[in-house]
Amino acid sequence: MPVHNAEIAEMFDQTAELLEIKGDNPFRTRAYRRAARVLEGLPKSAAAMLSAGEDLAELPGIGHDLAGKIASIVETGKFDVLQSLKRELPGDLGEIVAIPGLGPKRVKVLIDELGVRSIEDVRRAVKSGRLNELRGFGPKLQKNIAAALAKPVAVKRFKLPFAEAEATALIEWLRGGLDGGQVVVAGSFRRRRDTVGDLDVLATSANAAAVGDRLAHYENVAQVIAHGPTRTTVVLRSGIQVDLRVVEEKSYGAALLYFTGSKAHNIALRNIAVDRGWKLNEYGLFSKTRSIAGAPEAEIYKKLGLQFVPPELREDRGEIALAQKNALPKLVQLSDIRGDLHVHSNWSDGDAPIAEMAQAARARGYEYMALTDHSRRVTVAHGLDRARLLRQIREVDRLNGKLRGFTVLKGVEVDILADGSLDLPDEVLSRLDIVVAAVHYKFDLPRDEQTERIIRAMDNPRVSVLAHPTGRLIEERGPYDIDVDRVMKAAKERGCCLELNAEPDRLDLTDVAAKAAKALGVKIAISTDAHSTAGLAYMRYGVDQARRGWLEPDDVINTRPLRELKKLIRR
DNA sequence: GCCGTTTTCGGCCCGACTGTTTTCAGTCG
Repeated sequence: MPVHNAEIAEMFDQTAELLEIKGDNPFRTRAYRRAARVLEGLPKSAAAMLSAGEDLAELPGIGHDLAGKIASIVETGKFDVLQSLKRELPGDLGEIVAIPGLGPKRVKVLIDELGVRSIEDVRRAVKSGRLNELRGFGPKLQKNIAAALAKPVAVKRFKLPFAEAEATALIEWLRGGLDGGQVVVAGSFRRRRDTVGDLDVLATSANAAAVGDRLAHYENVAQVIAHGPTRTTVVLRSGIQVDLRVVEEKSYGAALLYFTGSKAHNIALRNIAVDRGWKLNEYGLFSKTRSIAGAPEAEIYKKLGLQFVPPELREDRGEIALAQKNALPKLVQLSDIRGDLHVHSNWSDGDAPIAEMAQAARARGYEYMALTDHSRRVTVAHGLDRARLLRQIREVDRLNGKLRGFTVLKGVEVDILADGSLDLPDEVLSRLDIVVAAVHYKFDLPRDEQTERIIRAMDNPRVSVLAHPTGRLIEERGPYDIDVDRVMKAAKERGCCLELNAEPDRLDLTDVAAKAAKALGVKIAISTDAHSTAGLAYMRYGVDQARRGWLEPDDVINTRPLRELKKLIRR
């Protein structure tokens, strides 16, 4: 059973946490955390890199020591450093440090003075009043801890449409209290991550306190966490946290840069500034106390000798080195998209007739749309059998006869059966313009079986695109257990494309996987999987994710005019 | 633990807010 990068990253994060509690060298703990982030952003599994003879120490943030530790984890599945730390500091310490206000230092005090090992121990300590004996645990902190214990906040991330709705209403409210000035959402929202943990809002005003006050008085605020002169943190009724930062106009670019992150990207930029004898913070780029740049974000990159880095790339995954060489990818944009290659109609589980979907796609400025209703096995979606699909083909032919300057591609989302065969006979599939294949049942097959099932489906040369390749549903269902490396290599060998499903509950492939696909030369279809005319609008989420995966127009098949597209989807 | 035209040791991003304490540590982003 190969060890996933995410598992190694988790081991390193836990190690960092325990080292922090021990009071170890903070730069050592940071090294573990940085390595964890690097592993998460790696396009290939460390295990595969090692077996290919690659030297992990060449990765940024990973030296010979950690490279050796990763190799040992890959080999044994265990991390001896973490195991001995756990013996030294037993219990569920991770849960305890997750309580707001309890960091490593205070947890150490709880362990040493009261022998606390679990959240239950903390609860008992609060009730018994034993915290009063401890230095640094005043009445307010105790009250906050008690409140957090009473209402444990589930660690949750929010999907983009929800975050957008919350952000739009909030920004409107904040703008209502400003005469001019900027109000923008930065953070992972601006970087267009598939989910956001909170909303980082940046405003410019000469009267920072007034903006903070206005946030605190927003009707949807459930709780004010912190409220200082330039920074205010609240939790909205919906559970999402909002961090507001207010700066003067002259610092807007620097503050936007700082508040957009990612943290790793910021640290890398600040290090470049330090190398030049400067200082970069949220107020500007400074030489001693003299400001060199600050208002437009782009100017800061320029002064640091860097090409402007689009927010989607700011993850410290190699973008800075490329920006230094003026060699960043020219990322795909929504306006590059010429059609949608995964669309349902009311013939299966969609809401609208084919003609309406086509009309809506055309209204988006597209040249084509692939109609890909479900196949018969997907009974809950009224999947099409041979006879109905043949009827649908005739209907699409009739419709295309009436349309001018727009083409409905005849297609299907054919179900991949448990043994990797397809749910419709080749004789029918061969009459279509495009075949999109997908798994909808049997998510729990063992890894090898699941991987081979999918590869076998791609063995069929009629299959043009593998839809939602990992099957994940964000915050609901993890990916099915497949060897993504193998699936991608198989797709490359067979000339099959992979889908980046733009539906914001899916966003499947992930950013990291899309980047890996590009590295292998696998072409991507960004498709909405729309089940209604409104669903076609999800395309922008798919493009955002593709940009995070470093994709350029050439990597994406549905940026091509119809004639060129057709060459790519028939094998 | 990483890293290097300030190199193999001695640095390591930078600042806001809270609570407790009396000048600042801890936490958080």
